[in-house]
Amino acid sequence: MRLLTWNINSVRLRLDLLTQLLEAQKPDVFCLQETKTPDEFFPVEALVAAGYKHHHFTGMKGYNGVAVFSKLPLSDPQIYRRCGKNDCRHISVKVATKDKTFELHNIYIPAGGYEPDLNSDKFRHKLDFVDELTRWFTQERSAKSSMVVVGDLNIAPLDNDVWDHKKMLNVVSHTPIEVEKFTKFYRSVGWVDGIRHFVPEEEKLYSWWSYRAEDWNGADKGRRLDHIWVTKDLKPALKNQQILRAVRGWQRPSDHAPVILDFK
DNA sequence: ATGGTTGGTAGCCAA
Repeated sequence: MRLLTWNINSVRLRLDLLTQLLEAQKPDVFCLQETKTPDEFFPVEALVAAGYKHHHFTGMKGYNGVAVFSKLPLSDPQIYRRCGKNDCRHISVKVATKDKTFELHNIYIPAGGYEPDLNSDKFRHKLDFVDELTRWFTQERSAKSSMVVVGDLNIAPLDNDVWDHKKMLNVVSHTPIEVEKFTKFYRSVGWVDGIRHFVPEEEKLYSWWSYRAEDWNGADKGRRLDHIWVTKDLKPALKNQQILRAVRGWQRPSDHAPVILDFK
């Protein structure tokens, strides 16, 4: 089974890139973040025509929005409103594979603004969002098995998840307090990092490159903001990972690369 | 220390 996640940064603007990506990679299930559209304008038909007849999504005007599309049957969709807001940032479904069913969580953690300051509303929202996820998974999901978390978690936790650890210590996405809270979330139900499972921590690994770089590929000042985690029972099923860096170089790209995890 | 880009929307916000 192939699972793909991508912060698409507007599903309507990049529908053609998405269908090309699906054609090339043929995931069984894919998750999108930052769809940036109310549900009534979501381009469902093109994706159903591409073979993904099972789908659930929640969006809003202008920003946020998460979606799950699948060739495999989906059930029990849940939409979570977090931190007392109406943001569309967390959706879950159950995915039925031939052998077993697993619970898939598609999450878009707030970016957190520019100032890594606890008095900043945006930074506070980001930290509170991670705390709420930690609390929720600990209290509501600690006894569950066979779960997968995917999404734009907007935090690069390891030194080699950013281009320069020291220079990034005061940059939102890699500050010690974010990494601390991220790590608590990671430990909440004993997740396994499905990407780092295949790539040693000593190796640089990124999934996002800023639009502002003059030469994103040459400068390569990336961050690993997009993640796929699995519960321990699924660890033996992990087969292969890919971060599709080339997609970042397509015409009118998202600033995030798609991330793939293959399961046996 | 600063500004650099993009998308959605509407005269700027979020990333």
